Amino acid sequence: MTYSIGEFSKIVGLSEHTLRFYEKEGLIKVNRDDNNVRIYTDENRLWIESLLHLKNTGMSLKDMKQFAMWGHIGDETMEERLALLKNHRKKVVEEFEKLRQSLEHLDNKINFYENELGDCFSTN
Amino acid sequence: MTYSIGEFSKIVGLSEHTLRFYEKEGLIKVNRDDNNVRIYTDENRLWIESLLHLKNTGMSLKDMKQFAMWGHIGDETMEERLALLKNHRKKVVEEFEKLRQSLEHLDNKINFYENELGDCFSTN
DNA sequence: GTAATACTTAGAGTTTACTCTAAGTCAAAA
DNA sequence: TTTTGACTTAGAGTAAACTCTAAGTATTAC
Repeated sequence: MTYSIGEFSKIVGLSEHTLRFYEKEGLIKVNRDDNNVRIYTDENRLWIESLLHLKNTGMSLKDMKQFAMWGHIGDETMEERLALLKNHRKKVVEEFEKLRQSLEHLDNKINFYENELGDCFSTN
Repeated sequence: MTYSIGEFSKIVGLSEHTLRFYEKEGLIKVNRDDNNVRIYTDENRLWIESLLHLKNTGMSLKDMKQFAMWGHIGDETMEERLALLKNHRKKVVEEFEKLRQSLEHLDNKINFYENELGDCFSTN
């Protein structure tokens, strides 16, 4: 399957602007047809979804760019990419733990408020 | 215990600029001495730490401001504050789950790279 | 044959949350 | 007495990651 930028935009949930921006920034490589029109493939979809996972974990565009560059070069950059991922993982684990703690704090706060307000309201 | 802005800045890990900015935005109320100098208390510290937890969970300044305003008004705004917290909690739980999934994805990626690179390198 | 969709470059605008500068005043500590 | 640390207003600057506009061209679908 291949997709136009309009179709692809809906599939991956990124605007056409953003897709062109990501391409310009070197985050994706996209094939073109005879008329220079972008042809997105399922491979592109997997790649973008992978990037979005990295983005979800708070990776900066700068790092994603570096990762993509290395990916485009080929197998000889695997160690670099692995090092980048491992290094990033450390930060994500910390962030995850911090979020867990803050969520706990939030739950405590909510419990406190519910107790203060008494049992005159049903809680959900 | 009370603290000057300089001391307090170090304790809570926010710059003096940011502390003044937060005060101007209505996120904190700070007492002053006879010379108009800010006097931070342990109560201020607890409040800031609480705000930082909310910030950690991705709450916007706008929402923190609203929360703080209601807090300054008093007990009659408890329901509003509880509603805000509960509503925010929903988003945080979603975000947390997304982060968990993306971390899992990252781990899979790392495993993949480690397998590809073979067992010639010790992994940690 | 016209509307929809795509393409280009180049640069401007947006949002959030700070972060800093300037320019001047004031009070306490060494 | 001079350095240090505090204060004020008002506004400018920064960074990231988009997001959009303009202005013009080209191709495809109905």
